[in-house]
Amino acid sequence: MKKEIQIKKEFKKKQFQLVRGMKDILPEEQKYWLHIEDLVRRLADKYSFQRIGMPIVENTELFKRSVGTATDIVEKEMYSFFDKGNENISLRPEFTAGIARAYIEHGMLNLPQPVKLYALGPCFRYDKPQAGRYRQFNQINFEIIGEADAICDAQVILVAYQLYQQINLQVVIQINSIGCPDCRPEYENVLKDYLKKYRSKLSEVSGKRLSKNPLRILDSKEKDDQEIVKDAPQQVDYLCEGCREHFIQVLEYLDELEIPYALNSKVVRGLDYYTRTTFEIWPVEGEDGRMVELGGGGRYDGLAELIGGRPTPAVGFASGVERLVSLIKERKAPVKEPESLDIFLAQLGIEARKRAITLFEELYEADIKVTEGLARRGLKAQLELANKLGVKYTLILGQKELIDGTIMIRDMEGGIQEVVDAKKVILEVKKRLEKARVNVNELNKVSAIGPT
RNA sequence: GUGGCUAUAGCAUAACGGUUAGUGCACCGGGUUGUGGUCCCGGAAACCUGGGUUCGAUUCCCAGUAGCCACCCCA
Repeated sequence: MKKEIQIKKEFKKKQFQLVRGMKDILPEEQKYWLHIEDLVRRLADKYSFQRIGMPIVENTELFKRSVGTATDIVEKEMYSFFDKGNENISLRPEFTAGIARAYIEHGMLNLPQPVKLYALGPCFRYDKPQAGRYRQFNQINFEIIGEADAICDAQVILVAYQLYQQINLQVVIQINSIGCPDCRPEYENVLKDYLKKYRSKLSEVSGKRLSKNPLRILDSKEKDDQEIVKDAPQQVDYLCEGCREHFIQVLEYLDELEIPYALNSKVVRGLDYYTRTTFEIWPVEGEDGRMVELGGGGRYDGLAELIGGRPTPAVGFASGVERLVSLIKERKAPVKEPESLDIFLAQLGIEARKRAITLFEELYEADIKVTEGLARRGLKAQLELANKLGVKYTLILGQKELIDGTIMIRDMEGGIQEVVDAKKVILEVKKRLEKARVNVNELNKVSAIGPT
């Protein structure tokens, strides 16, 4: 006995499992994804964003220059490699750089401005996985390129807000302005001076950031750092005239739209290309409390130039699809269910099966929501399946029916069966479905009027 | 990248230093020839991988791997 097991083990082929940080999206989960994709498409239509698809790989240098070499994303999270032509390429860690590249490369500055684009698809970051954080994850991106006006910032935020609203997620926009290259250095100096006083108390990471990227200290989650940061000077008090005016306008538009927001001086974003408006989207606390932000974005007026284009103002936001899906599930927000089936086509015997494969086509062409049990033998097995699928009627086509030129219609609810002329089967089916539909409507009417 | 917790069939789980490794859901088959939902019977299916301790390890120890949680970061 033991020996047998031993042998079995030896011959057992290696089983493969998901590569770390990767995730299968199984059929039962697809409805959430479709739901979100639907919403995105509808919002894009409403606000005239056009879809753009970019390759998953780009030149590594593109991300280095746009996202920034001092960021975690570029420093340690990029899937970079040399291809066979010795080209240094990377799986995209985010969308914005690629969209900006496409905008420049295809001369979209010749289109009426601003150009409004959206994208949806996988991105890759070599991070340590945990719930809501994968190495391959999907992002939704909306970008408005070629216009500096604050109304664009507001519209991007509006789109984000509506996306969450429509999946019944209460969110608050955490918003800030991090100024522009004209006014940020002054603030950085003020901030540095302030932080230097507490240098010994700052965490190790923050200490390092003090000279390189002091803004990032603001969103540190270390307790001690937070304590220090609480009373730090705020960027908004040091904005230049242009940036201040711009920020005020953004907020005014948000007020006009009645979008709830919270001024949050700690929202500085982790990517180098941001200027002026930055924002993050947080779910309004549930019992869970975990799982940080759902999405974020901001203005990136300097990006196009950084990657070799003409100066081009732009603003956009990105949202994580996995995080949306898991929140929808957790909060049991309603999603569109897959279309239900009306008819199951069952067959018995070789001849009947032959007829059934063409009959299926005919039913489908007649706009009947039909499914089949062609791969199953026994009628019992087929009815079992029909029952699980929850169809209203099962059509039974056996040897007998074939000879008689008839077909049997079984009402799955009551179990009543009727034999009808095979030539009229489509008509008969439609008649019954129509009747059932009317009955359902009647019922709805009654319950709508009736006391509740 | 750092720290903590976990690891039994497709899923959810039980037990155990020596067992035919149990149960529920799901799956497949049967309860006479061609009838589902309930019921009954049967079947297939698991101790994450590699070392060590031991007469013996799924069980104890170590390492690896993966997942989860916190930090970091971010979507």
